[in-house]
Amino acid sequence: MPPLDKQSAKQKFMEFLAGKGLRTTSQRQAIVDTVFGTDKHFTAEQLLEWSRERDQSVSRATVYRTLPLLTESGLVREMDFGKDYKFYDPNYAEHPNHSHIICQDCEKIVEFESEKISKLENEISQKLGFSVATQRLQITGTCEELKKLGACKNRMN
Amino acid sequence: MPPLDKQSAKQKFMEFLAGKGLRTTSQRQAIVDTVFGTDKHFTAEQLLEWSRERDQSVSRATVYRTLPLLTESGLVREMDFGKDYKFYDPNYAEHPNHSHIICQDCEKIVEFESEKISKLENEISQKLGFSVATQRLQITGTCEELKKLGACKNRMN
DNA sequence: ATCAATGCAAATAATTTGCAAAAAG
DNA sequence: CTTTTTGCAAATTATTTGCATTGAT
Repeated sequence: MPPLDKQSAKQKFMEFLAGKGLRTTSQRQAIVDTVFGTDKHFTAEQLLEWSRERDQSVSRATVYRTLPLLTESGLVREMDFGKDYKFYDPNYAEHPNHSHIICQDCEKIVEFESEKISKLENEISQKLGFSVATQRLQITGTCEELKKLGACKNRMN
Repeated sequence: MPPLDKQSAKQKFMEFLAGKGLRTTSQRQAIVDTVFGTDKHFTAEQLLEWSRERDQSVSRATVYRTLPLLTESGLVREMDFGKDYKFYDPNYAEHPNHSHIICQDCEKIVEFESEKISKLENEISQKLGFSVATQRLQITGTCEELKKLGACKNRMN
């Protein structure tokens, strides 16, 4: 799948639904508009809250039922950061191979892409008898800034 | 922390407990012996089962209470593969920077280490203003063997 | 003795599901 | 009309926790 802008991502998802004989409902529209209207990672609960700002009638159940469709379509990615709830990342359509650095101090998540790392992943996997389907790289790090200044400008609380 | 064999890992953990004023109980011994007596990844439930083979009196609660101590000590690592339960990896003391390839066909997990990838991770993180604390790289892949033979020799069911 | 650790059973909390009513095609 | 989708509330399930008792030091 070639990189896709947000607008096309939404359209792709609608086609994905149609292809499976699934229907376009106002609730799904609100959810999908929310997902592809942000660059931020979100939880199911946040998605519910934001979607309700667009359409009061969106329920938690519908959010939880739509999320698997979004990940199945390959346009959104589920991420586990070891918390007791999952995060979702709407940027995979635009940047299919990005990785994450999570700041231990402020919990900010920075995305990056590295051609070189992808290449190495492919080489190593091949050597081990696999071809890469997906990759997830999560780095947790400490802010250099925090060490110097005693505080991280991104800290949220 | 320099790479550590399993025997030393157990000892290190005991020292970790002592250092925190925590006690050596028969249940903890059974759990720790189990953890450092295997190379396999395991779930909390499996750890309970295996530990009970050594000491009937081990309870689920004690397993769940010991697991955070093990991860906090840095000798065991918690892993999220997107299932609804967590896996634990007892090989971090011996191989502190290893990554995982998960076979989509048989769910087998292969470990590998790459100096080159570690180096790149450090470079990129530095450029972004972080120093690496931990890294987790998970690749999911398809077995070349499966594609050729129609079956993966590692498939379990 | 003292204080940490245990097992048990109840609590928690994210996610899932059954069902009757509502909406899409 | 027919079939999917919805909201609601109840169910599920891994993990956590309160408490009285037991065990380590």
